[in-house]
Amino acid sequence: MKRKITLKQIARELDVSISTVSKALRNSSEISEDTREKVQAFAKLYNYRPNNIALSLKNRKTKTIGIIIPEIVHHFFSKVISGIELVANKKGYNVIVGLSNESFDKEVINMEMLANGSIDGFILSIAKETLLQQDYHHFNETISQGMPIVMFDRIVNDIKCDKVIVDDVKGAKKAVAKLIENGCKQIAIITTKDYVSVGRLRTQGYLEALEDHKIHPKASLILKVDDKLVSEDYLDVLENEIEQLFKQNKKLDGVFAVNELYAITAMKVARKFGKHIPNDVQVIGFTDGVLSKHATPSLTTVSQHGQKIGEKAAELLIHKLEHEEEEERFQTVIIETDLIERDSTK
Amino acid sequence: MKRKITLKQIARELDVSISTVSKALRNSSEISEDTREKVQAFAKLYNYRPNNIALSLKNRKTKTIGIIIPEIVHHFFSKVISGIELVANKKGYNVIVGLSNESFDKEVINMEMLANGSIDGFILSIAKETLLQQDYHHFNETISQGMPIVMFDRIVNDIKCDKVIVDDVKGAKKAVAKLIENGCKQIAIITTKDYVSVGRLRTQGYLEALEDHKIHPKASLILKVDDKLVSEDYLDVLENEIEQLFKQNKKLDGVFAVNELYAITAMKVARKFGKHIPNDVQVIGFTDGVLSKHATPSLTTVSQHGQKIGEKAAELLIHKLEHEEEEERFQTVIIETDLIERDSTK
DNA sequence: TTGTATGCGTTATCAA
DNA sequence: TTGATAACGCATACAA
Repeated sequence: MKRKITLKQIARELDVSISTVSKALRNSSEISEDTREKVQAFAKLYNYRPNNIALSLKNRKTKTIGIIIPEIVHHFFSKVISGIELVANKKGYNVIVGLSNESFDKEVINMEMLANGSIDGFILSIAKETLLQQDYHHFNETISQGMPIVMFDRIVNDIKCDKVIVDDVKGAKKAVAKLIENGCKQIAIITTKDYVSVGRLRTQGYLEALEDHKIHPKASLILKVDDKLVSEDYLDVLENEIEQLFKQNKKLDGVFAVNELYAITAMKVARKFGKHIPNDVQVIGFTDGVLSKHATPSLTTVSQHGQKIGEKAAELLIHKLEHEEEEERFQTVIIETDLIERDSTK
Repeated sequence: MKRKITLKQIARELDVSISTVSKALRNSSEISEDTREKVQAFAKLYNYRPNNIALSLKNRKTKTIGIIIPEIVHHFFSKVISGIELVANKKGYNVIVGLSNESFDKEVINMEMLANGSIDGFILSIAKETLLQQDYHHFNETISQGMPIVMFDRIVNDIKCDKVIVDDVKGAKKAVAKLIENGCKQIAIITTKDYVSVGRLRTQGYLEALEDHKIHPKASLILKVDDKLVSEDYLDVLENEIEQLFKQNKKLDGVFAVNELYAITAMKVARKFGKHIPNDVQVIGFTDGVLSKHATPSLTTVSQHGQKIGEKAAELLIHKLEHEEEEERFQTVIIETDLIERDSTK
């Protein structure tokens, strides 16, 4: 078991100085062709590669990006990572992943671990607990220490960083408009509590669409699910709440759900009540996950383009990292959504 | 924008030496209580944290684990990562992710990037292309340079490393036995080409189960899908092949699929042929993804416990990293599967 | 053309 | 009780 070879060892073997080896390997014209070839041959033979850690220390750059997300077992987030990884790798960056599990403490700890030199910048989506507590000191501290952040999807406005979001309002509006055009009269929304920004915005889009079509919103049609805690019986609770929704609104004929799971569950409940989809009830979800594609009937959804969000976030971050000289200006990039029509709508 | 503070700066500010600061912060009894307090107070005020990179260089340990997987947008793999991250974090390790996208070249490049000092060891699942080419030099080189590897799921036997696998044969056997016990007479298997080890093993389990029950295997019931290339029309091709399967076997009444997608698609095709599930055709899949849980009817599957696989892999790797003195012995841990019965079987 | 010295941030050893 | 020095692996300004 031979350890990785270093400049020092090569220098000793060839009886030259370390700097000669270093220069020879970087093809410096300072070094004679003779020694250059000798050194390079030797290095190749022993498969020399410069040590990343040493380079990081020297350059004060790690060429790695830290990602903090609430969970990874989630189609949207893994898509985003995939997008980040794609452009990061293309530009010679690595990607290090930390999971907050929706917990404030884990988010803070993870960020602190990575911020101590391990990475050059963050791409992150905020944990629900953090949004609830509204404690954002860790973001501000990281930024004030000169480490840029790019937030995506679950963001907070008054933090000085680039942001990549989906046009939640517009996407929701398009979806609900579609339902209205398709003839739905009683359209429910299944959304999250308001502290989750995306839930709040999508609800706003829902309301705007109704208003545009002169439909008066009905409180009983708005279901705000509390998914703070993802517990064992979470699914049952969800199903139960949706059942109440259907019971309270006998003439319900359209459902807009702010995520895939809510949408799937709504379809399930509708079937339970003997409703046919899409003839009796039409359903539209948000997110382009696997569930939607392979559900029966397949689900019409507002596609978020997670991959593209990741790519854009990585581009923004890397640009910041490599153009520190530019004056500080932060942008919020909006990734357009698409309505993907499938079989849960007419 | 203040940079992160270093020992040197603290030393200068307090007019002491760097080593005094270092010792004071680590509560060394060499240092007088007076200076200790002074230094610690100052450090706290400026939120001093030792630089990870410098520590890594000094200790020749990065305390980070490299993960290389074929893709991340995949329930199984993200579960595994989640498991790895869980135990890694608990033991003070970080996790850095590289995606091979099933490509040999990307696998090699990614490993080389990380192996140059960025990480202490690998946890990986082999890309399909690598399995096809049977070129494993990069694994052997990494290992011979003293960097341990733990492989999971898609492994190769004759590499000197720990492995974590699922009892594919047994899991498949259990599933097929279940179908037989439930009265199926004509049981098909939808599997991958043999170069994918898990496909081969699950096929073996299928055959063994048949043999156990004195059923003669029929070639026309064995469909080996070639999923080397995940192209745009991949789904159509898959559906088409499965349709052929049903056409060639009119009395088909049981399907065992080696993954979730195959299983879902089989159900879809069965419905297309007017078959009721589970009355006419019973289906069992492999993998405990979201699709299975939320499909209609929900799918009976062999659960792989991806999270547990990740946890075990991380434990094995970290043990190797922290007990280098132990004699080299490699183990292959088998994680038991469970048959989760849902509505696609009687 | 080659080598020496310095620094990146830290810790450990040894000297004062 | 404190501080100077070396080392981790590399790159580079400067000296020879």
